Amino acid sequence: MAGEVRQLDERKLAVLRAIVQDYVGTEEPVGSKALVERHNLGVSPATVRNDMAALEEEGYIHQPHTSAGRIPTDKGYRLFVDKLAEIKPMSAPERRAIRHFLDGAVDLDDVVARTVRLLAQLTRQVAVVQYPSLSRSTVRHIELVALAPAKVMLVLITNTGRVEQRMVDCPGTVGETVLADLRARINARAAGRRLPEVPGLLEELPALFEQADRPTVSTVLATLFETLAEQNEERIMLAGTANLTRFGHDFPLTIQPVLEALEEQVVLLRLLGETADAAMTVRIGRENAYEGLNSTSIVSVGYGSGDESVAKLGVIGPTRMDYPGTMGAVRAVARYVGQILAES
Amino acid sequence: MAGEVRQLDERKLAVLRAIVQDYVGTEEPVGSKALVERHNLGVSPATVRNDMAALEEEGYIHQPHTSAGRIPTDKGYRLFVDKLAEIKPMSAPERRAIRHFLDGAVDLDDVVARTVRLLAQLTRQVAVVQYPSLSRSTVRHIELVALAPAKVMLVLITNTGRVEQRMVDCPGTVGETVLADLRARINARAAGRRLPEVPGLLEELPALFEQADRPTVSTVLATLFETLAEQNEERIMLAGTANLTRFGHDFPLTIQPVLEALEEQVVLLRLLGETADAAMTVRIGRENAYEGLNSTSIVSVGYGSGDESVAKLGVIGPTRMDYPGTMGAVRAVARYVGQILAES
DNA sequence: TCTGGCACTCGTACGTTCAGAGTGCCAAGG
DNA sequence: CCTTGGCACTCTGAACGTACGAGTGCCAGA
Repeated sequence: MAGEVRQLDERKLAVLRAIVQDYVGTEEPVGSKALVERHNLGVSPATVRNDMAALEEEGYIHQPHTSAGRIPTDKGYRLFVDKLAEIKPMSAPERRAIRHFLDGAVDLDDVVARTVRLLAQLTRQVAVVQYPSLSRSTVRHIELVALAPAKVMLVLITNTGRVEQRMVDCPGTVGETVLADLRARINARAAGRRLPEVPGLLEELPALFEQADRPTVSTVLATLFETLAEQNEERIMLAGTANLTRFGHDFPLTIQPVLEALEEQVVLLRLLGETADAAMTVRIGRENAYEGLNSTSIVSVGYGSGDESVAKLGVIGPTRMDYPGTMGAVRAVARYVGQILAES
Repeated sequence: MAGEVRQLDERKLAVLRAIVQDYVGTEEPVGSKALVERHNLGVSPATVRNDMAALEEEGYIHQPHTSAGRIPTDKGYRLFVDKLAEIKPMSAPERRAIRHFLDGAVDLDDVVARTVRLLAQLTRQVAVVQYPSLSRSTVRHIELVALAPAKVMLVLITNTGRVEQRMVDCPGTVGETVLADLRARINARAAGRRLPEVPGLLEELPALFEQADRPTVSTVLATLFETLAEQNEERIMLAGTANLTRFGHDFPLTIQPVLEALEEQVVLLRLLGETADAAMTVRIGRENAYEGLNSTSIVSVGYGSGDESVAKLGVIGPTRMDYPGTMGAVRAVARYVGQILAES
C-alpha cells in the first residue's frame, strides 16, 4: 500500500539507504553509532535508533540478535532498489574495456563465452548468459546434405549465427536433384523469416513434388519443423562460480544448493525466462521461486541483435550485493552484446 | 627404487591398505586401535603401531599432530593405487543403468551432457568430459553455402557427429557453379580421411580452377585448414561441482582454487591431455602440475568411437577418494560412451 | 618378533569470564 | 512533537583454563 511508504519520511529512507550501503560494504550488521559517523545524517545516534525501530517495525530491516546491528531484509533491499538507488552507469574506461573485450570475438560461441566471463569479472559474481534463442531469430539459410543414400543432414543457420544440425533418416533413396530442388524451395520461402513462421510457409511444399518423392520431402520437413520448435535445446553458459566462495563466507552452508541450482540448466532457464523482455529485472532473496536461491539475488535483462531481445543474461549474487553497480554492469554488457550481434 | 618397497613386508602393506580404506570411509585420522578392531589383521594394536612407525618413516603416511591418527600421504595413495587395490568393476545393475541412461541421447551434445552428469552422479565427484576432438576424427562431409555474393559459410561434419562452422569472406563474388564444383572436389578427396591429412590432399585444388576463381578457392581452403587445425576450440563439459562442498568440509579453503581451476578450460584440457591415450591415469595430489589442484586427485581415461581414443574424460575429487570405485566408474562410462559413438 | 602395559602428549570440547558494541527507554531540551 | 544525551541492560565473540580422551612411543616380557 502507498500508506506504508508514506509512514517513512525522508530521513528514515536516508537511514535505510545508509544501512544498505554500509552493510553491502562491510558485510556486518550496522549499528546506529557507526551509521552517523560514516554518513552525514545530521542527527544523533539516538534519533537514528528511533528511525531504525520504525524501519524494523515495518519489516525493512531486522537484527540477528538483540543488541546487534541491523541488516536489511529482502523487503528493505526491494525498497532500496525501487526507490532509493539509481543504476550506476559504467565509467568511460570501463565501457571502453567492455567494448574492446567483446570486439575480439570470432564466432557466436566466442561472443557468449566472452560475455559471460566479462560479466563475472565486472561484477565479481556468478554470471549467466543464455544463447540467443531460436524462436525470435530468423532463418539465414537451411542446408541439406546427402550423407548416404537414405541419410540426409539438415543444417539450420540463423541470423544470430547459431547453427543447429539434425540427421534425417529418409524412407527411401534420395535423389540429388530432388534434394537440390527441395533446398532451393525451402530457402526461397524461409530465408529471412522468423523461425516460428516457417512451418506455415512450407506446408504445401510436398504437393509440388512427384508422388514418389513426397514421403522423403515430408520426412525432411518434419525434422525441420521439430528443429525449429525445439525450444528446450536452449543453452546457457556460466562463469564466476569461484566467486561463490567469497560471499559464501558468512553462510558457507548456502553454497551447496546454489551450486546445485547452477548445474540445473532448467532452473536457470526458468529464472531467466521470468525476466521481463527489455526492462531489467531484479529478484531479491525469497522473491525467487527456486528454494536453493532463497538467499541470493538475480539481476537479469534481455539482450538482442536489434530492438528485439532474443535472449537473457544476468548475474547471481548474494542478496547483500552492490545493486547499483551490478545493474550498471549488466545493462552495459547487454547493450554491447546486442550491438555485436547486430553487426555480425 | 625397488628396494624401498621390499622393506615393506606383507603385513605393513595390509596396514597401509587398511589405513587408506578407513580414512576414505571415515574422513578422520585412523589410529592403531580402531584399525585392528575393524580389520582382521590378527595382530595387536602395538604391533600395528610399530608398522605405522615404519610406514611413516618411509613417507607413506603421516600424522597431523603428535598423538593423532595417521593419514595417508600422496605417496601412500600412490602405492595403494599401484599395488594394493584393484579397479572395482561395476555391478550388473549399475552397468544396465549406465547403458540405459546413455542410450537415450539424441545427438553429440546430448551424449556428452548425459555422460558428464552420469559420471558425476556415479562418483559423487566433479566430472569432466572433453568433446571428441577434431584431430583424431575423420571427415564425414564438408558443405559450402553461399550466404551472400561474397560470403560463404563452411560447415565441417565429422564422423563423431561434431559440426564446426565458419564464415568465409571471399575476395570477390562467388559463382554457384564454382562453389558446387569446389564442394564436390573437396568431398571426393577428403571424405573419410583423418582431419590432419586433409590439407595435404587438397593442396593442388586451386590449380584445377580458372585463374579468376583461384583467390576465392584459396580463401575457402585456407579457412578450412584453419578449422581443421583448430585444436584450441576443444570444448569441455563439467558436472557435479556441487559435490565440491561435500569434500570441502575438511578444507573449506581449498574449494576456491578448485573452482577457479574448473573454470579455466585451458587448465582442464591440459590436465586431460596428460592422460595416456588408452590406459587409465591417476594423478594424486601434488603429482598434479596445477597448483590449485594440489589437494585433489584426477582419474582420467581416453574414450573413442572405435579402438582409438578421440577424447578424454575423468573425475576430479579429493585425494582422499575411493580410488577402486572411482576408477571402475570412469572405466565403465568411457567404454559405454565409446560404444554409443561407434554406433551412431 | 610380537604383545601388554604405562606414561606422556596434544587437540578438542566445555565452562567461565570479560570487554565491547548496540540497544531500548527515559527524562530533559528545543 | 521531535530530538538528544544518558544509562542500564543484553548479548556475542574472544580469551583463558581445565578436563577428557584418543593415540602414541617405548620398554620389558613372552
